[in-house]
Amino acid sequence: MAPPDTRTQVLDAAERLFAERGFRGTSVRAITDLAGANLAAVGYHFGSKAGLLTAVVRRVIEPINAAQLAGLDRLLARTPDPPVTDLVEAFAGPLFDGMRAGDEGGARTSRLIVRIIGDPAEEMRLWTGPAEDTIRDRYLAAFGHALPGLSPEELWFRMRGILAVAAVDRVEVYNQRTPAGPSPSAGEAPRRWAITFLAAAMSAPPTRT
Amino acid sequence: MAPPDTRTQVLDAAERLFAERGFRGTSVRAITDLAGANLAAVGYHFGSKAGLLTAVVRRVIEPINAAQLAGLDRLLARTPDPPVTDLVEAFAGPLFDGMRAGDEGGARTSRLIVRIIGDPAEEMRLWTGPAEDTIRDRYLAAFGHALPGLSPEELWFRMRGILAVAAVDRVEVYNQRTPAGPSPSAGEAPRRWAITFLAAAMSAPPTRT
DNA sequence: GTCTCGGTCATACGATCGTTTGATTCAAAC
DNA sequence: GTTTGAATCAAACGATCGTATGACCGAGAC
Repeated sequence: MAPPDTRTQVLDAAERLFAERGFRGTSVRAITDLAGANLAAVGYHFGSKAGLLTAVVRRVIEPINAAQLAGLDRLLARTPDPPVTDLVEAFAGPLFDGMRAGDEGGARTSRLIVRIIGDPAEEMRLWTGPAEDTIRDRYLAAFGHALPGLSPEELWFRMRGILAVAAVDRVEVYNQRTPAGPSPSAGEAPRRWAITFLAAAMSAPPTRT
Repeated sequence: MAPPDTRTQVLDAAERLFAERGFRGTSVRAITDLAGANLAAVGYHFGSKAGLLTAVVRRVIEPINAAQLAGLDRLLARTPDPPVTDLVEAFAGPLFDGMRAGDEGGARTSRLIVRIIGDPAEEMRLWTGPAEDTIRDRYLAAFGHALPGLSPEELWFRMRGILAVAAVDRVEVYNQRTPAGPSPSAGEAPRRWAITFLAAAMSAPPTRT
């Protein structure tokens, strides 16, 4: 196989540690130690610790973005008015698929996304760009067609609900495990549960005012 | 009015800053400066920075716990089998009510909860106790009665979905504002939208296996 | 008056942080 | 063989971190 590229190893280590300990909770030294690289490697390859963060985030986000766009294009090529369930699948599905690559059952990426979403710090917020805005607007329009009675505000609330459920999915909310089984059910199940859950939620009639 | 108690002011400042910058992103000096107190006040009143965190978390969590338990008791006093919508209201409602006290539209508390939920660090996890376990188990049982076809695993997934939606509610996921209005709709609306959203989601038929 | 003590104060300690620097390595270019 | 430049290295910089210390204050007890 290819020789272990230092830059990539630093990126991998940073992704893992940022997810586990957060941005400020992770020292550059911890990253380079885990990566087996020198302390100065971060400055050399990424400019700064913040530069490393955006590189990590972009590497996680971009495949998800691409899959969301491709899924919507595929639906719109078939019909100008895709049903809600299909839209939920196209939007939420990639959020789960993007989590299975590499880390332990997606928990790591899930945690990273929760941190990104919940952190108001400047460094954490500058990753959003025109790509994310485009995706958001296109899905808003599509959902708006499928749910004609819904006000834009409530629709936007619901789309953020999708993100919330997908993001928090794999993080353990309580210390103890799920009451029934030993592990919070890895594999395909959560993805399908989420589609069921979110499709029903999105299809709910508008809240009467 | 009562004289500004130092301990309370430190608690208030810490709650605000922990929510805005996270636990590790907030220095003890920043807290005491905002509180107008001396640096050593944290060590004196709370033992350590971690002790201050648990005090902050407990102050936020406990009223929510009490309201969730009281709501469930009230429902069970009326009928042994409360409908799903009522259970959702009793469980999720306090998560929203607990957010309106004091901070700007709940965004601050919402962020704090997201941080608590998403952080796997030891200091962040030791707040869960028997009270939280009891609440979880009692609601699981009640939802289990109301949704007889659902597997325990999928039911547990859905309950975590409630927490996810309530927690992420007020945090801005993208930089830009909601597409329609200037502000992400403050006041009572999000709470009612969430009940609609989550009641429909919880009532969805089991995912076919 | 003096003692007591919960509370607050300025100050300092050692550790760790992100970043920078200048030397060193090493394979490809000439 | 020499030069070049990307990459890595050990070492150090000043800043900031959490915590501990001992002096100080002031109101009530005696």
